[in-house]
Amino acid sequence: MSSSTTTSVHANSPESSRSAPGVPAFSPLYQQIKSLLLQSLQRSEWKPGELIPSEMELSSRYSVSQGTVRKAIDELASENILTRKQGKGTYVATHAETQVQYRFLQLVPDVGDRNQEGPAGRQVLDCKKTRASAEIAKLLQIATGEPVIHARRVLSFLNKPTILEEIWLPGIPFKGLTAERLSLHQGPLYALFETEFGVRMVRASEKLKAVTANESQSELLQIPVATPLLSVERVAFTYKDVPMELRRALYLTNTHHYHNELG
Amino acid sequence: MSSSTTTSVHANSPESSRSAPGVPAFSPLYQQIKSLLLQSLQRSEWKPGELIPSEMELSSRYSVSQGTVRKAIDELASENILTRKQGKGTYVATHAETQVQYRFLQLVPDVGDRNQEGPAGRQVLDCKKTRASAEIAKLLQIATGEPVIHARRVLSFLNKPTILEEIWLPGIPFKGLTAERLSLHQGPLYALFETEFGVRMVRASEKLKAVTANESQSELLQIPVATPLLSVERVAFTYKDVPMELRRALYLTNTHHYHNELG
DNA sequence: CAGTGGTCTAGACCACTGG
DNA sequence: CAGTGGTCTAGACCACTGC
Repeated sequence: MSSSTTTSVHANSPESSRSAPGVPAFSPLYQQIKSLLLQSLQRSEWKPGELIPSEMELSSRYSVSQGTVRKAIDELASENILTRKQGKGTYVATHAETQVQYRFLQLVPDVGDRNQEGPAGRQVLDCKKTRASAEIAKLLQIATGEPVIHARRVLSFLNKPTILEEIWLPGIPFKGLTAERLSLHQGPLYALFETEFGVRMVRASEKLKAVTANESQSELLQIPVATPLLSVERVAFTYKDVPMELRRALYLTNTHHYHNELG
Repeated sequence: MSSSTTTSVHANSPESSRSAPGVPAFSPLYQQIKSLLLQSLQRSEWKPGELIPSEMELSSRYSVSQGTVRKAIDELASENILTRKQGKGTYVATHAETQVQYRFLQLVPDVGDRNQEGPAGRQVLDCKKTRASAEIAKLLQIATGEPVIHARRVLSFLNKPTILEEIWLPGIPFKGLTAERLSLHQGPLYALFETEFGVRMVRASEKLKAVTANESQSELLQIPVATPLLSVERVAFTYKDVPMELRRALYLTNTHHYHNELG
């Protein structure tokens, strides 16, 4: 439409009513823009914590009005994928700088102000390269037998072991992750994933059950056998709903609880 | 500003920079409109399931542009307080008609398609008028000793007792709720609350822990003593964050799990 | 001061609903 | 067909940031 070097959008205009019935028809402009922005994020054109181009620049780049870009960014901001700062610009959201540690950890102390009890103590039990079982592969949407990294940790609050967790990561994007790097790292794992591997987790899906501790679990958490524990299976996703992590954790809930807000 | 009978808005214009520091300053127009809409909902001017006035009518009623009304409604729709239907209008959201039964119940079967196993079996154990203990009163934000209604139920899926729950409701808004009405009612309790008492729950806050069944609990759920159970304490709120219900439930999670999506 | 996002307006056209 | 919400535009002004 213009002489710019820009990807053309606007593929929607005439004879719109002849798409197959049941097909989502064509999406509104702002959805196409949103999709383009997600593509740029996916290919790390703008990295977590960085400033993306201004609304004006994007609107001219895509040859749409500022309002249309705005609506696309609005949605991404409401999904915590971008964050806007008046007077400065729009940033790619990040786990690294956020004061709210533990974006996905819903475990909070029964009493006491926040989830501030000093950063949790971490103890890495092991971290090995292995191959995905059928079950793990299905959850990570990879092929059975593909390389995966498997780690186990204990997290403590106030020096009390509270969380026992296993983590599975696809081997390719996380190549080079070792037990030492896990142990040396301070702060949320998701920050490490961003800075070291360029993988940003955007959302997660969890399944919770109540279970009781077996012998090895009770030893690691220093509790009696048969203590009730909250079992949490979490799959975390990057952009475009690509699964990138599986966690299976056991939470000790005698001094903490899992908090959830239902909208 | 005009000769209309409308509540005046627009109280923001001049000398805006002399509010006390820390005070939220004055809110944008669309927030004021949103607040006015919430007031109308709160005083049941439009009831659950009903159509609210069109955007054009609201914009002339409040003497703002359609776009401003639109932004206010957008937010209410994203909070599941209103639902828009193209070509028809904007409705007050309701638990009664929604095909998604159990707005706040996150318990789903481990296998099987949906939460469709026929509507759950309900058995009301008791339902009594009593007075709020200090603990209950605090959670419902009423005074200790105020009248409350206390009920206990068992819910079954596929004829298996699965949920044992206690419910506390403030006595005033729910005056007249009896065990019979509870027993006779089909479908989600929240639908009954809307149709019979004009109380619509908008959001809820939950605390989860893992526990084990004691003797009376194991009898009611027909399970062995010390079976692990998911303990869920839920406070549900109407418009404007007024708490209207407290539930304490025990979920049997051997064939079901608690599902949660983290944004 | 210029540049950013944030709000508000006015008007155009589209897509869907129902009579 | 008229009425509704859904999209898109263009332009104005405000509030905040940093130089």
